[in-house]
Amino acid sequence: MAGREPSIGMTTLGALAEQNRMNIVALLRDGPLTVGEIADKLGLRQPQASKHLKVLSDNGLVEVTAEANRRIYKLRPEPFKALDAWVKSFTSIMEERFDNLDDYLSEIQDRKIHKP
Amino acid sequence: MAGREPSIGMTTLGALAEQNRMNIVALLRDGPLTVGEIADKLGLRQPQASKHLKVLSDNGLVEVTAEANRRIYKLRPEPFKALDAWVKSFTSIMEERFDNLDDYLSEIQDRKIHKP
DNA sequence: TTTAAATATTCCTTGACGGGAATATTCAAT
DNA sequence: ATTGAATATTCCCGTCAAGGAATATTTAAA
Repeated sequence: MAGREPSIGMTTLGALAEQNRMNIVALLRDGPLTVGEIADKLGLRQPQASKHLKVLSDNGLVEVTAEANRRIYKLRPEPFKALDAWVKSFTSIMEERFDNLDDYLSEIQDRKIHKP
Repeated sequence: MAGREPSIGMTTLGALAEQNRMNIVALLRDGPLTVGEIADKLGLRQPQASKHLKVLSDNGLVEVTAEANRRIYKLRPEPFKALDAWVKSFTSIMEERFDNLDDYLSEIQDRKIHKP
């Protein structure tokens, strides 16, 4: 009866586990931006911005559209949806556990029994 | 009216951005476990298991209770709740954006205008 | 009190990653 | 055709994190 456990590609979390990239996606929440705009608003040098954007892009977190000279980056919903589902598989279970505290406590106590 | 944007400590994502630690928390979804049990089920050597658990513990993702010889690790709800809130600050906005597609498209088009 | 189990810690080595600087590439403007 | 803006890419370097092996520590068992 246990539903399938959502497995999240580690790439998503790995890409987000860096301050600058975290800031970038936070920025992009408010809408698409060019590389220059991102670098500006975050005080990054252009090459670093491009590099981080490449990581985000390689991991499917953002998407590019070429507009002449500029490259416009925007967020892709999918990874965040997946991440949302993954996290829920934790929060939901943990709430459930708090509900019937008895089972939880007895489970802890079981550990005290000497093994056969 | 815009709610405060949830900021997720990078420590949480950083701790989860590793396959073994990801596996550990996935295991702990089903209930508390000892170090040995975790190492067993994941095919890890005990020292590595302890190390990863230390990282998870330092970042507040798990919690220990000493039981004689054994150390029983279990998940802490808070970081996951926070992560959930953070992710929602993305998914919600992105859905909203899909709703009024017009604003979104014009926003893209604005980029074509030469700068003053 | 000696022995063994469970866990944590230390030391070492190696590979990955991020920043800096320089350079390549593409396109617009003149 | 030349110049300049916007972006990507490369190379080098320092740091940091993860794995392996060995060892220390605590506690139960004999």
